Amino acid sequence: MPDILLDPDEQPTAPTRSLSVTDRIRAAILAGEFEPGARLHEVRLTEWLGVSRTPVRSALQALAAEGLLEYTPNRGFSVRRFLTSEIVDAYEIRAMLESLAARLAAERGLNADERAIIEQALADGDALLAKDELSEDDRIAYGAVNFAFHDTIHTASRCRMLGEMVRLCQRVPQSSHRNVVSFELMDVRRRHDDHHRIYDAILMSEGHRAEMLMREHVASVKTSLVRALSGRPTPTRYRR
Amino acid sequence: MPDILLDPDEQPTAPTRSLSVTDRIRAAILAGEFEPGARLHEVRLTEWLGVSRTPVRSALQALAAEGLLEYTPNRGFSVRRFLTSEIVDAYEIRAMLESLAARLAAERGLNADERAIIEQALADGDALLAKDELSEDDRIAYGAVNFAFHDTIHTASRCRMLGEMVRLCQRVPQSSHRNVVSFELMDVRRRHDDHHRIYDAILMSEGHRAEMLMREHVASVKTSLVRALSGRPTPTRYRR
DNA sequence: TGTCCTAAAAATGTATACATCTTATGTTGA
DNA sequence: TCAACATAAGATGTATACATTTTTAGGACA
Repeated sequence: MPDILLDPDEQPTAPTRSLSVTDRIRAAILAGEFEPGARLHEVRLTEWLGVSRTPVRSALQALAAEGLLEYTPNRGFSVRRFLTSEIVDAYEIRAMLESLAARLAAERGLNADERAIIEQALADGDALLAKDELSEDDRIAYGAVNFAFHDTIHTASRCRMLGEMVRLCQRVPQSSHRNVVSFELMDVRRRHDDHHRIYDAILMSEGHRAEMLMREHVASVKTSLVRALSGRPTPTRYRR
Repeated sequence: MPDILLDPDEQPTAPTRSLSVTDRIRAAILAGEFEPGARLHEVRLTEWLGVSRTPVRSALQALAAEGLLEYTPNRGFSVRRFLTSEIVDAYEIRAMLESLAARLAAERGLNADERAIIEQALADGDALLAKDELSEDDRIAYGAVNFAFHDTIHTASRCRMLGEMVRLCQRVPQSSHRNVVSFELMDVRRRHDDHHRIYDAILMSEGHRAEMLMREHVASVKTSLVRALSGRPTPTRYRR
C-alpha cells in the first residue's frame, strides 16, 4: 500500500484525472512500491486514488503500453517483471539508439539554440566536476546537465521516434540501478569528457566518430552497472 | 468512411471488444482509410463499429500509445502525420535495432527450434527465388519467409524490448511504401543471400559480422525506398 | 484425503448517464 | 464591418450500473 498514493493534498499534475492518475501510478511503480508481478486491482486503486474506475482503467492501459504493466484479457494488469538482464540489455539498446542520434545530429547539424544549450551544459559540468568531491546536490545538478546534453542531441537528430524509444528504455522499475549508477567521481569526469568529444565530433560533422563515441559512452554505463550489480569494486586508475 | 469498418459479418479477432476494435481501427489507419491529421470522433466510431464509447476510447488510447494517433487532453485523438522523412528514418532505427538483435543472437546462440525455423525459411526462400518471375502469391509467400527470419532473430536475441521496438518502427501509416518496397527480383535475391550470410555469422558466433551484415541489410531497404520515392529507376546490374 | 463439480464472490468488460470542456454560432456593441 | 462576448451545440471526461468472465469456496463423491 504505497504511501505516495494516500496524500489527499496532492495537486493534480495533469489536466485530466486519467493523466494525473497515470503519473501517480507510474511514479509508484518506478519507486518500487508494488512488488514485481503484483496484480493491480482496479477497485483497490479506485479506493486509494479517490476516483472512479474509468480513469484508473485508462491509466493502467497507458502504463501497459509504456511497458510497465502487463495485460491479460479478462484478467487485468500486473506489474511487469524486469530481470536484471533486461535492465542491462536496455543499455545495449540505448547505446544503439543514442549513437544513431549522435550520427544524425552530426549529419544534420545543430541550430543556434541547441549549440547554446549543449555548450552551457558542458560549461556547467566543467564547473561542477572541478570540485574534489560531489555533494548530493551536486550529483542532482550533474544529472540535469547530463539530461540536457543527451536530450538536446535527441532533438537535433530531427527524429521524434528516436527520443520516444530512448524514453522507453529509461522507464524501467527497480530504480535501484539509478542510485547504483551514481558512480565514482572519476567515472563522471570521464563521461563528461566523452560529452566534450561527442560535441566536437557533431560540430565537425564527423558522423561516424560521433556515433562510435556515443555508443561507447552509453555502453560504459552498462559496464559500470554490471560491475556494481556483481559487487566487484571499481578499478582504480591514476586517482588523485 | 472506411468500408472496412462496415462489414457486419466480420468475426471478432480478439477476446474483448476493446481489443478487436483496436485491431480494426489500426487496420483502417495502416490502410490509409483516414486522412493524416484527421480527428477520430468517438461517437462516429461508435456508430460505425456498433459498440459503445468505452471500447472505442480504450482502442484509441492503445493506438495513441503505439504512436499511430496523437492525443490532446479534452480535444481527442487524431491520426498522426508521418512525414516521408520519418518513414525513412524508421529504417535507420530498425537497422540499429535489428543489427543489435543479430549480434546478441550470435553471442547468445540459437536453440534447436530457432535453427529449424530459420533453416526452413532459408530453404523456402531458395525455392521461391529459383523461379524466373514472382507472382503476387509468391511475393506474399516470400513476405512470410522474410518475417519468420527476422522474427526468429529477435526472439533469439533474448531481449523482449528489442522485438517490441522493431514492431513500433514497422507500425507506420501510409502503407504505400509497403507496396513500393516489393522490389525487383534481383533485390529480393540479394536480400535473401544476406539472410544466408547473417545466419552463417550467427551460427559461427561472429557477433560483429552478424551486426554489420544486418545493419547493411536493413539499410539497403531504406536506400531502395528512397530511390523509389524519388522516382529514380533501379540500377541494372548483370540482369539475366 | 483428494478430485471434481457447483455456486457464490469478486474482478474485469461494456453501456450509458451525467459533468466538464471545447467549439461553433449568433448577437451586441462600437 | 469587425471585434468581443454570450449562448448553445457538440465533443471529451467521469461515474456508475449492469454483463460477462474469472476466481474462490465449499461440498459431494470416490
